[in-house]
Amino acid sequence: MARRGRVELRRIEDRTSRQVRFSKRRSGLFKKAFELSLLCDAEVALLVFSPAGKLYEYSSSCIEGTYDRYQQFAGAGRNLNGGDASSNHDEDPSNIQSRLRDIASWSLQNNADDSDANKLERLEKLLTDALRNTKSKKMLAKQNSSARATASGENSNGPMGQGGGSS
Amino acid sequence: MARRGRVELRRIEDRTSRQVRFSKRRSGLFKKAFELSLLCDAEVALLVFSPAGKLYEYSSSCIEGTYDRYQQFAGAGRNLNGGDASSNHDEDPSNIQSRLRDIASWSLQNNADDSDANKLERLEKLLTDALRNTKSKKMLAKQNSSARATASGENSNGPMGQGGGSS
DNA sequence: TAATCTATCATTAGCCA
DNA sequence: CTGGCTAATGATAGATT
Repeated sequence: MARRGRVELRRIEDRTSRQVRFSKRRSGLFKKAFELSLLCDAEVALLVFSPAGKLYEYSSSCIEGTYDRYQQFAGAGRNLNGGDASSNHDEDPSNIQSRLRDIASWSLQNNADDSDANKLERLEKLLTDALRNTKSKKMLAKQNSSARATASGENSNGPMGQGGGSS
Repeated sequence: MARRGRVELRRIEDRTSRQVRFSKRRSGLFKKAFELSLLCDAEVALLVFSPAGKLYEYSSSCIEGTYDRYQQFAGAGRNLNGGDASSNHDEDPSNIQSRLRDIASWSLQNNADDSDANKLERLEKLLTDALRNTKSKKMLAKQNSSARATASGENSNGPMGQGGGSS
């Protein structure tokens, strides 16, 4: 029924097994990559070619953009400025960002196109909530823009430890 | 002790916790990437930027080489656009999963709570589209369940958005 | 800050529908 | 091939040092 022992770290010889394992582990890897980017606010780009030559990709932002950033790093030395674009938000439960995270979380755990009515009902509620918040926010934004057009003042980045690595 | 419950899928607010989790999960992710390439004979390239801007990379062969291969693949069927991670690759426009990816992509590139009316308008449209598709799908699901109450086509563990290949 | 420990949760190997 | 299932390994959150 289950595994008999630990997994041997060597290439799987059987073609069918290898294909099945690839499919399963690939899913797991992409999920982990997504979670890392979401939980830790990291920028992640992942490219995988199956032995058959099929492409699978994931990026928390944009493959090309992340690769460009990589090239700058790899070529040059270090940035003194670790550009953290986002830092502290408040955890406002009526926050749109929270609603969007709920949606992302739902889609991470469900395949919308293969779900039953109950699950879709849940998704519908998430979307409705997010839509309500968005409309509300949009109206506020319109009001504010006519009142005044300033903002920002975000200071978010402190010194960080160094020492890094790659594999 | 240990974990009290399941892991919440949202950004970790506490700075220190986020940093620690990043470090641990990054290790896990790189290990998984390595195992996938070794066990399944796949070509894997992984780039991660920490929120502080530090670069971590892994590649089973060579980042540049894999990226070149990716460009040939991706470039073959599309022109470059202002890139979201999951935009094209022949997708069914009426597919909910696609709509959710659009939303996820939007939220990765915009801070909803700090957006202007125009951007929020765009988000509103994405949410409206997703909601319409969801309602539609939900109705279909209800019809199907009454038509055939057989095979537990239940799927609570679907994959998340990941770029598909092109076979 | 980083390395360990441990109770729990998460992933998945091997089978089968 | 996609999914479900189950036992057993694997990953890790939180506490500790």
